[in-house]
Order: sequence, then structure tokens, then C-alpha cells
Amino acid sequence: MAKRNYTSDLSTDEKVLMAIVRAAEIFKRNHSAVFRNYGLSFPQYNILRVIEASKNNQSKMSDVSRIMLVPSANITGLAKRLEKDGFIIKRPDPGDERVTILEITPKAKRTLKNIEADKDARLELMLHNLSHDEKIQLLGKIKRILRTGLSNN
Amino acid sequence: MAKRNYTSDLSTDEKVLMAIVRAAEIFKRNHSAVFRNYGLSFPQYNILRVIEASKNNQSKMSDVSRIMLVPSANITGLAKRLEKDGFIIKRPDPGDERVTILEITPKAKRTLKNIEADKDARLELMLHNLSHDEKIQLLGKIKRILRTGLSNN
DNA sequence: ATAGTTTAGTCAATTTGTTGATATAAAAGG
DNA sequence: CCTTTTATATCAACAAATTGACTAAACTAT
Repeated sequence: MAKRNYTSDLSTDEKVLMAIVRAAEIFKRNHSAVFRNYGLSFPQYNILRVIEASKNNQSKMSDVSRIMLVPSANITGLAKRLEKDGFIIKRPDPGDERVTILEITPKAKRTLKNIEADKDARLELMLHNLSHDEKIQLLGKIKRILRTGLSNN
Repeated sequence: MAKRNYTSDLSTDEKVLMAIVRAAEIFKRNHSAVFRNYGLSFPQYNILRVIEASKNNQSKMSDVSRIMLVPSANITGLAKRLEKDGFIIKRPDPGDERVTILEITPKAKRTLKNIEADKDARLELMLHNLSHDEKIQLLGKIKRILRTGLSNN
């Protein structure tokens, strides 16, 4: 069909990384569909998860930015929309007037809770082809890539 | 540091897929930096690669959309900018008035050629921690994920 | 033939990502 | 001190992605 004219002869390295990119995109698409049912986008969900996993359900914008590897200019807009929709509140840090603290609301915690089962089902669906051991091996290799990838930028 | 307050206890499945997403994003960031030096963005580069790998250096917009897993509404804008910058030309298909054919220009072919060494060096850098066998194993596992991921959407 | 369906591409609106510039606060160095 | 540097967040401008609506051409099936 369409692909008959597309003759691929990429290097192994390129194949590996392209496959990773494709897997990431399919995963994001898959999960976005779940999150949308709850009024959240993929990056919005991830911000909430990061804040939820932080002490007191609070996090500085700059920390969110660092953890998510997302430029702070990007967090600004995401946080604004999350606040508009009642998922977070923004407060100035009394100890440092430069920083803004993000705190997730009860509504956000409820939403995260509701999403959980749905999301886990999708995860399971995507990875059910691999045994637990294989997942661990896979994770190990990706982490080794991450280590070098992070070190040089 | 910043991460001390961030206590992660994700499931194995989630860890695997999050790691894949991070690796994909680091890779894209890395390569984007290379492509930018040649006046191309990551998705623009990929469109050119797809067309280059097609017969006669031509491809229907709809085929590009399918191969790249990118909605056609997206290709419209990308193709417009690529044409404006002289990397492709758009022609109607004489046999089917609905379709538009994209063809890469000599400038695009030259640019792809020039990018190659730079890009390959980055690939090598990201994956030099893994032996060839490990890369093959990794690729195999990712492909198994892709198979299930693609089948249910 | 023609009515209904599918396919190809565009457009508009919104969100997200990226870069570069800026304002202000804090920290560091003299 | 005071100057310089660094850190935090925002903004503007643009590229890109996503959704839904839409036009027109091609195909299907009676």
C-alpha cells in the first residue's frame, strides 16, 4: 500500500532511536485520550503528578521545570491554564520573592485518583507483550541511554 | 537539590514508558540542535527524509502523514513552511485531483547530505554505552511494544 | 446515473513547545 | 558596601500539534 515506495535503510542507531520516538508518541497519544476524558492534557497531567509527588503537594515552578525537562517559559502558560481550570493555585514564596509555588487543589487530587485505573489499564495493554524481567532489562538499557543523553547538553 | 522533595513510586510499567518518553525527548532536543544549524526543525527534517526515501523523491501528502503518524492537518502547515523555505515543491497529482505531491528540491538533498555526519555523531554519542547486541535486543523489545501499541487505536 | 460513503487536503481555534528578551530578586565577589 | 552575576518567572513571536468542521474529488452500490 502506501508504504511500498518507502525503502528504509537507516543505521542501527537511528533505528533504535526512531523506534523509541515512535513508542513515546504512541504512548502519549494513547494516554492523552484517557486524560482528555478528565479535562487534562498530557503535560497538564504530568505537572499535577510532579506536584502531587512533592512534599505538601507543593512545588516551585522552577523545580517542576527541571524535573520535567520543560523550559520555564512553557510552565508559565501551563500553570496559568491549570489555575484557570481550578487544578492548582499559585502562591508567592514568602522566603524568596522570585519564586512562585504551585499547589494542587482537592479537585486535582480527586481527578488524579479517578484517572488511575484507566491509565493503568492502558499501561498494561501497551506492555503486556513483555515479561517482568524483560521490562526490567528494557528499563535498564533506556536508563543507560538517559545517563549519557543528559550528561552532554 | 530540587529533587529531594520528589519521591517517585511509579509502577514498573509506568517507569518503563516514562523513561522511553524522556529518552525520546532528549533525543529530539539533541537532534533539533543539529538541524537548526541547517535551517530545519525536527519534524521538517523527518518529512524530508520520508520523501527522500520514496520513489523519485516524491510522496503524496497523505502517505507522509501515514508514515509519520502525523495528522494531515499538521502536514499542511509543515509543507507550507518547507515550500516557503525552498526545501520542497508542491504539485497536484494529475491522476487524482484530490492529492498533492511533495517533491524535495536539490537544496533539500544537499542539506540532508550536509547534516548526515553531524547527526550520526550525535546518534553515536547517545548510544555508545550499548554494544551492538544490546542495541538489537533493545530494538526488538521496543518493536514488540510498537506492535501492540499500533494495533489498538 | 445518482445517492451515499470514503478519501485528501485545508482552515480555524486552541494548546504546547521553543527562543530570545526582559524585569526583578538573590547571591557572590570585590 | 556596591557591582556583577546568577536565578526565577514572564512575555512576545513563532513553530508545531490537535480537534473539529469543511470542500471537493473519487469511489461504491444499488
